[in-house]
Amino acid sequence: MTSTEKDKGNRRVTIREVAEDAGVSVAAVSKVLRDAYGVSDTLRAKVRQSMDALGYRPLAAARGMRGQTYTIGLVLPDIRNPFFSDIMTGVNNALERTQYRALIGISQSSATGEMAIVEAMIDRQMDGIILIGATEDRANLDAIAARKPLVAVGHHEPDITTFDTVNNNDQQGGQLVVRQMVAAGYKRIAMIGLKSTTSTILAEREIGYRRGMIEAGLGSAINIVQESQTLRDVQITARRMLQAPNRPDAIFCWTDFIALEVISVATELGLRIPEDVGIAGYDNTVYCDFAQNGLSSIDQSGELLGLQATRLLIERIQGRSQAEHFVVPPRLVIRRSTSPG
Amino acid sequence: MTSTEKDKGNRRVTIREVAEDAGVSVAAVSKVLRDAYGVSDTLRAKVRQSMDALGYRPLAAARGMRGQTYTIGLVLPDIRNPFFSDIMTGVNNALERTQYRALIGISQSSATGEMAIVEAMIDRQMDGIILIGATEDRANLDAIAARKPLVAVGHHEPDITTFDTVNNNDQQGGQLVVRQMVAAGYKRIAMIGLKSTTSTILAEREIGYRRGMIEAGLGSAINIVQESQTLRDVQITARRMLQAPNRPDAIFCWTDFIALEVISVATELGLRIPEDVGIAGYDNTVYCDFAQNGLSSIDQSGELLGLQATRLLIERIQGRSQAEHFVVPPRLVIRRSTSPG
DNA sequence: TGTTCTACGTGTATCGTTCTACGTTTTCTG
DNA sequence: CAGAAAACGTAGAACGATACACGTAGAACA
Repeated sequence: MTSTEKDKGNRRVTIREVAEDAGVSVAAVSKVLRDAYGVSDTLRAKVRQSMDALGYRPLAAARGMRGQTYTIGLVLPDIRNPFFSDIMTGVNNALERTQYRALIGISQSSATGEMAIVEAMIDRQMDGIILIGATEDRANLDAIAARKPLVAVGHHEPDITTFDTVNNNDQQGGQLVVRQMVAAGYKRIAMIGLKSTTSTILAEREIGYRRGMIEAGLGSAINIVQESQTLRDVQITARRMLQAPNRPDAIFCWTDFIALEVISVATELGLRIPEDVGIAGYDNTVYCDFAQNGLSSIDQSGELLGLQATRLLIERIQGRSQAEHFVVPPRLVIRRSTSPG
Repeated sequence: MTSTEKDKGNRRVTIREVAEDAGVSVAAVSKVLRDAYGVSDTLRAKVRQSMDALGYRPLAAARGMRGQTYTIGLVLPDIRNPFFSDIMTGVNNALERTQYRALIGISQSSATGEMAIVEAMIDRQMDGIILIGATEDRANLDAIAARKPLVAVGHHEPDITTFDTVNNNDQQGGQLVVRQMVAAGYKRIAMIGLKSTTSTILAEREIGYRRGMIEAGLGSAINIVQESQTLRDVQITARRMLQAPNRPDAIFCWTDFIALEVISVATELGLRIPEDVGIAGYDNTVYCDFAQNGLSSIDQSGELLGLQATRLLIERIQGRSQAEHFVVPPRLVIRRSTSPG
């Protein structure tokens, strides 16, 4: 019994043992593992059989020393938003029949946190990185892309050449919301954004909002309020907006989470939701159905975004170096919160 | 220019270069890295300085070959439940000033998915694993624990000796809910659980519910309905329950998510929420405040659970082999959904 | 003064893969 | 059927860190 504390039970089967069992060289086994060039069907079969028999699993740490780890890193700002869950589903679906695994890191919505988790992923030799809702600026993103294949989801930078992007058309999304609100009879339509951020998707949604307003001849009513994302601040802002003398009769919130909060405040102030004030969000998360009577929102097909991002990333890992930029059209889901009368 | 496609720019600084720069041996640098025994303060300072100057970062894959990777794996059933976000916050806080990083894998709420992600984490030489809401049975958990330090959050198995557990007292939680409902005047109190699951936390909550009912002399009204977790099924079940001739006047849902769904169905059926039917959930997620007038729920201090789980895991990684079982008391947060009159 | 410790460093084998270089065999081509 | 090219397989050197065994200097003790 030579096993120490750290040995924790039975040793791993190594590639060497597989090779021995199959009666071939170690390199041959490695080739089978990587579907590399230069293995006959019979050899492959022999090796596969030995691997199964011995219960062999390649050790990613060792693979990482020379080649790939077959691991991709997904960086999320936080985990609270169920929209990310949809993306994750898409990612996992795309990875289904491959050797790759996705592991998630949380950046806590801060640029330093984001950089820290990305560095950690690079230290761990991940093969590529999918960054969701990046708060980094262009220079940092370029620096990352110079070291690892990178795909950014929810970050508009259509002329970038060093990494891929996957987005819904946020501008169009913002516009769709305003159009529907206008059609429903709302006039003093405001928007709640995010304070001090470099988020390009928010910027796009704001442009969409402005366009929608101008197009409807409501240019003079444009009213964008920027607030931090903490519950408390949103509450205060919402209250101030809704108690103002000439309060908005509709509010477009840049994210469902904010919208739910605003609904909550409005109700508390005795305002009826579609009649006194219309509210719309973005992301069409599951909670839209749970808001009293339903929250109108923009669906950006998170699952598709995740799927596509993963495909692009794997292409990049396998050698593509030209940038691709994928955009899906947004879809407005109208519920009671913007349907008075 | 020898850099190939895969080289992706500048090469990494290695421990060898640091050693050279500091004028010490490679082994000495390694010791500094690991806070190992046998380095003087002066040597340590010299090495640290070189590391900073060169921007050295240890490569986890290489470390993993012989020692630790300083990575812990967090397995979540899904990402949709914001309760997990609280746990995550606790984990990250606990890791703040350490070399360790947490990476998350999603099991998609299935036992096979769970096993797959755990295996993947072991392949990647993670130092330990935190399993949240484990669906594995005891034998599988033991098998994992035999290979890696393991902490299970949300899994009751108080007499297990091979791994640690961290929980809130789910039994007490269930009981608290029933007591408050009884005090509020409800009598036909039902519970919605989960179909075909091995979840021990659900089992505990059910026991708590039963105890609460019996204690209030409502033993004959005990009514536990089990349903799968998909939106559709919950809707159907809720509708059937609420349209039954002798429908419950209160429903304890084993999770907030289900509760929100039930509220939605009840409202649709024209039932007023605290008056006609009282509803309570579990986890006290942020969305409790967003439900119309608020959803009563049990707070199990997710952040504390995450923090404690992480501490226990690191202790285990560093050598502890005796099991510890940590339990926090649950706290009932009463909102409108169970406060008629 | 010798012996035994302890603190501090060093050299180097080693972890499990991948990858390069190089033979050998088989298949293709005119 | 010769010669070239493709296919297959092998040996062995990396990859970057850790951990073990060991050497040395000085302190402590009798």
